[in-house]
Amino acid sequence: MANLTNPRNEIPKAYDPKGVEGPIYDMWEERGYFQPDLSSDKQAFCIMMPPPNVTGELHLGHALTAAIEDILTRWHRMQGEPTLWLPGVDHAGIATQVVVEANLAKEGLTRHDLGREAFLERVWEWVERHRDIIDQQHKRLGASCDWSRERFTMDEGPQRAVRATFSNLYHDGLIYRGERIINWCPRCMTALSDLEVDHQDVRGSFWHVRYPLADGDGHLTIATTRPETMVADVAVAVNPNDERYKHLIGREVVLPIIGRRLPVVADEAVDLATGTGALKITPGHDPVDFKIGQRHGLPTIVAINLDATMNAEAGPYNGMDRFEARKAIVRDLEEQGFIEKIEPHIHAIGHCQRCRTIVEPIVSKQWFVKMEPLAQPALAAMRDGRIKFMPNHYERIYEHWLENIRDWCISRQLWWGHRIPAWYCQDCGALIVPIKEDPTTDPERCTNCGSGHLEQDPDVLDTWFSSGLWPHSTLGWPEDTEDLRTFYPTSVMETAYDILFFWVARMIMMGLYNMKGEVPFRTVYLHGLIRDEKGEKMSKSRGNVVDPLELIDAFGTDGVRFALATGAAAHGHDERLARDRLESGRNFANKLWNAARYVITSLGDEVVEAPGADSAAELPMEDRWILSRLNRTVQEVQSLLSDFQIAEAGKKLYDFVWSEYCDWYIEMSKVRLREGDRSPLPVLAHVLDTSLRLLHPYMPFVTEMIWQNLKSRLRVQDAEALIIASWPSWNPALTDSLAERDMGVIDEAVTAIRFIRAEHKVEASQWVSAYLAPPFNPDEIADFTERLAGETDGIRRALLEDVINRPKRLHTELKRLSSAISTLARARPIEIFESGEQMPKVQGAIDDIGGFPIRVLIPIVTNTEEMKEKLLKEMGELELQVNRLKERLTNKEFRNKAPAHVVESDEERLRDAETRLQTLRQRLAELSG
RNA sequence: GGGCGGUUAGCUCAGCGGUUAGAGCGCCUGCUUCACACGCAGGAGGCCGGAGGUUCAAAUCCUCCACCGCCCA
Repeated sequence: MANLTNPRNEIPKAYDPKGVEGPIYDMWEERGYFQPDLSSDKQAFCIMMPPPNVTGELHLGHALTAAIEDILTRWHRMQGEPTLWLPGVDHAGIATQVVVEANLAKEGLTRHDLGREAFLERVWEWVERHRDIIDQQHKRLGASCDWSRERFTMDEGPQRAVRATFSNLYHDGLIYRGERIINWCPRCMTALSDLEVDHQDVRGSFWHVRYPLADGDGHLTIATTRPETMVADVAVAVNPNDERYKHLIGREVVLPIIGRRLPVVADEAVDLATGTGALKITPGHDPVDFKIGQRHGLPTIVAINLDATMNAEAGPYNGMDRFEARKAIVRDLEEQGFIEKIEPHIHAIGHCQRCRTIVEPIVSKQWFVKMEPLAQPALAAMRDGRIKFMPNHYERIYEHWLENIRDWCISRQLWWGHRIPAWYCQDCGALIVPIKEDPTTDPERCTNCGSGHLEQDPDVLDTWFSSGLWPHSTLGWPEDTEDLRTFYPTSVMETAYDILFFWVARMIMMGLYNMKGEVPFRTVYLHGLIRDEKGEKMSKSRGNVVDPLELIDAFGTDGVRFALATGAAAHGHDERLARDRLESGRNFANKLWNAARYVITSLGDEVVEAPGADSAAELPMEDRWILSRLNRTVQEVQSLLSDFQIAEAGKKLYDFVWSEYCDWYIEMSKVRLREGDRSPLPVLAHVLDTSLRLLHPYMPFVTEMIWQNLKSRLRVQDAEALIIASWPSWNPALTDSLAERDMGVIDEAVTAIRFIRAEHKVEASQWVSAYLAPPFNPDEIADFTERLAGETDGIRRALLEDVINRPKRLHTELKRLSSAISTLARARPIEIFESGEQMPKVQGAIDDIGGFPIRVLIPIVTNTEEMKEKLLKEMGELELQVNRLKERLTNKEFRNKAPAHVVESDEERLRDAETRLQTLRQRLAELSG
């Protein structure tokens, strides 16, 4: 650590993250801080990192994920909990295969040229390289995840989990193989699940086509957006309640060009208002038609090949591409007079999520998971609160999706992925899936006929099948491991909202199923998407992806993390990348650095001890003030983090450190230190120490770096590194409301003098003299006893404080702090009086603050008329306020119904406003006289 | 078609029942003040999308409307 500790006086003026972050990360990692301490008996905390795709490199969304998860992880680790953040990578079936195939294409090769085994070797090479890149990126981000437990979805453990899950689901009747209509990507040449299809509105047409009646005159006009599929029509359907077509039900029409006779069937699913209200039925190429076909026992014709060309069923169009065929069919229909009209029509068309190719619905034999039985427990887990969502409106979205869930097509015609653990007997045709008790052993003989001629299904499983097992497969399931017992159910699942269905819902279903009803995580925390500066979603195809490492180079990891963690995306909304916020994050790191520089330099070699609650009572008011504010900040941050309000907690810390500690406490401490008073040092050091702890989860590097410099000056050293130092706890005894209130007056007094200086354009170097006095009014004291008599205890206490105790106390404080005020406001000499009455009557610029008369005399001529005008304006505003308050306070309803503290504070405000109004009147009189 | 968000200062966004609505950046005025110009001090700038309603009290809750965005069919 020696190389990280700068000798005193050599602390650089500006924080430079380069050269600091790497060594600190290595130190943490080498010392094993990222690994959970299993000896603790506290409740374990665990987050599973959403495994990034091995396809590529991390983008800003991953950086946000890492920032939030690291914040939660570090926060829990500092609280002494056995904390595990488990990193990993996903094999990303289609995406990875597409990328590797694209690379092969550059060499003029296809995967078929290589063959399955050689191709997979190429994929593995690629994977190893990218895993490393992704890991290095996470390290740059400061991720304190346990690398010794890192998992890849294709590792042996997760492989076993996939095999076991498949066997269990299959033998429980929840996985089946069957001919269904699925989404087919003709470019990727694989089946897709419903979720992997993006629906996009496309400008198309409604072709109104006449289907002649078979038994006589006339025709039935149908409207279609896909005329090329009519060659596979098997019926025409109308709504049974449609008066226009009732008489046609049960009759037949003739399919133009092809000449096939089609029955007219009645089905409720047909919408009367869409098109002509008559629907051509093509079960082979449309999901709605497929269902209608099933209901009516209609045959299925598939007329489009897997490569999107037409087959023999298409008759004259055999061999054409589907869109060529569309043109040809429309032309022929027009020529033969079957087209009634063509309407422009905008409709949603499915596109392959990976390659944007238009997806072809097609009937095909695939593997499916039966979802309904899995969805019910997943719904129950959310409804009975075992799983909570943040923000909670996602609960309804989750619910809606699960209630309308459809079976999941899990087979993919790819080579890269988990091979489907099903074998077909080449002799008797039997299907063999390994038994539950021994799911990982490949079968050698047919369980039906004993043949040794078995062939494994060539397909692989949907990537999300293995991702769905992530929270338990990574911990060792199906083995009963210590990690599984310690960390499952995990604590938080934190990810972007756009994979709620793909991943989160499936993890819940699979987790509940495999883990005997135990949820995979207790809280789902969904963050928003980061868009580019123009508000567009970032994507490789748009070319607007921002590399987080570039930002880190420019702003430092801490700056980037702070900006991300306090941004809108951290609490669930989409966010535009804003460079000024990154700058602000960087500046904050620098501010912290410099505050520390001041504190450490001031300390020198002195070793100090944090003031305890009992000794704090003896400290000067500004010390009690900052300790009270710090304490309140600890409380607020703890409460906000517990509620996953990460952005808000970060902002609170920013405000505390910058606007209170730096702007006021440090500035005031300078005056005492310069006068040779060393007493602020323990407070300075303690507040810095605590702030570093609170900020560590957000800005791990700069805080650790500073802390390593600070810790030798702390008498109590609870840890060798900040990352494992204890999290601050809140102590109610340190809250000091009086100090907070009184400090507000000092703040206002200084601000008032500065304001007057600026307003009268006093040169910065010039000093002004100032008179100050607390709001002590002898007239009030006179009838004070009388006033107290009729009041309740609460009011009596408040009046006693306001009229007697506080002015006395403030008088003392003002005297004691006069040199601080003098320095902060550049006012010298300063004279303090017991009351405004006692101030000398001299000409000058005057201001009063909140019932606290402070007079500033400046050595220039003032414009009396201008000042009168300003006074009158302010008096007008005050009168309005007084009237408003009076009105409210005389309202019986308000006094009866509003909570006591609201009424009390309004009364106080009224008193303040009236006092000030009176002071202003007096001053106006002085000016006029 | 169903659902979910959003609309607050010039820009990006907080606040989501209780003072005179906040921050960052930008803007204006002044500062090489012995931690920090990645800074300091002071300031300007908002009928909180529109219309009703509930309440002692409404950016905040309810209803309707407008516009923007997303998800699902």
